[in-house]
Amino acid sequence: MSIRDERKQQSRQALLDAALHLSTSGRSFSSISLREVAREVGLVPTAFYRHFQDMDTLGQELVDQVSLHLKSLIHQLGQSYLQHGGSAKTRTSIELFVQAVNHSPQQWQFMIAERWGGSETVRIAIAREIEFLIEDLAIDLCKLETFKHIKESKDLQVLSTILINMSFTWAMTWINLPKQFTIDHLLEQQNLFIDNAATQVRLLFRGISNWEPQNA
Amino acid sequence: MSIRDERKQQSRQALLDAALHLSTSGRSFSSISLREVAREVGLVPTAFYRHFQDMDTLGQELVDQVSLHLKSLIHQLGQSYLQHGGSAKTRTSIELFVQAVNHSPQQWQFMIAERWGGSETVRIAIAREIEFLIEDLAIDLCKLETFKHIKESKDLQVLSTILINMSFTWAMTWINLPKQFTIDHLLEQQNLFIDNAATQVRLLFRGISNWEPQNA
DNA sequence: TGTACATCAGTGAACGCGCGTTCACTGATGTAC
DNA sequence: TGTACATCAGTGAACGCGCGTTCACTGATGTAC
Repeated sequence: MSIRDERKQQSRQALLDAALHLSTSGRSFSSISLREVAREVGLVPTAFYRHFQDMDTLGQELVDQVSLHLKSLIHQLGQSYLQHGGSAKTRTSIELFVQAVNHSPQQWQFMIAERWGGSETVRIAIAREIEFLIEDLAIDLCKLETFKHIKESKDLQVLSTILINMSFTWAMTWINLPKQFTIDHLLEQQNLFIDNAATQVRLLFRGISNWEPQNA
Repeated sequence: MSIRDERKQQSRQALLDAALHLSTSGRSFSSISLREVAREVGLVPTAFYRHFQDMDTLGQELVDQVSLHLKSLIHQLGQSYLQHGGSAKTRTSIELFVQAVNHSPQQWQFMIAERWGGSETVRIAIAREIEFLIEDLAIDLCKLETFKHIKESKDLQVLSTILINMSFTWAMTWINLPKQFTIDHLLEQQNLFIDNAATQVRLLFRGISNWEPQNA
């Protein structure tokens, strides 16, 4: 790649990063402006048009990047669970999960907040990517010993849907804890939350281990 | 109440209704303007200030009204489940739920979309109200025969949390179905969705019926 | 390698527009006598 | 009941501001010879 192309890519990525940063600092994607994004990067507003047609186009690209990131993160989580032979303690799994959220909070926040956010283009793109996330997770779940007795792939799909949706709620709740509690109570509340999420998972998995396909 | 007070209340409510309507027509609360809300009602922008200090203040009031509405709706759902002696088919319960969503889609949409939306004031108000919703549902669940064996009120709280969060995801998915599919496939997709949600509930309740408190 | 021209990321001035907010006002409704 | 004054929801002009978008430009980088 030529020097010019390289620099262009840098600017483009800087715009995407700035948009992600601005959309997750207490505001929403649909309420940040083209000029703000350009300003954050140190570019003149008109330079924005050298990279994206408008904010919606940038939004679509941002959804792609964030989805790719989360997909790999979720897959990693599944892999490390698999390495424990699927026998890892539930609490440990949740702890691994919140570590993953801590590692890239902006990506989780963007995906979840903009899922029902103010930009239709972004909403549609995210809906699509969540479908893929659910399918991917279902494939990973297939390999776990715990779910060997579930033959109906439809049931695995349902489980995957629950897990993705729950994990989104957990991620947002986790990210918001520091904003809700002072440092004195934060650690305590974080522990309470992890216990809570672990109970949710146990409840779910107890239902699975007693699952009979096609049962009403 | 005097004629003047009555008319003032009407205008005030009209502003709240207009804000709810505008925030759920493909945009978000944080991206609608004071002038738009006034215009929708047929008032001059400056008249807005006779009723609310700013859009954030209106937002807080809107959260209160919407929460009250949803609280009563959820309670009604619990009551009608109770009338069936807690033995109603899962599918029927889900059908009752989507009817409740159809009855006031804007309220569900506002609560769920703005939960992680662009206005901090609204987010905080909603977080508070969701806490209450969860507590109220936990109290209702207490009365159900199915959960008599759960003694730890903490476990009931966890179940209530799952149900509220899941119901939010269901509501939004349900509301978005007509936007995703043409009329030809809508009924089919709606049926598929209800089956899916029913499976989720069965999975969960199977976990509960096998629940042992304090178990890890 | 050196030169002459082409490309194109970023610039800066300018535009019309909708925004939130101020202010002095109007006229219907409320109140005191 | 009638009158004189007070209240106050809604009006309309005006403001400064940030927005998205246009346009002609500049000058570093790329390319052809």
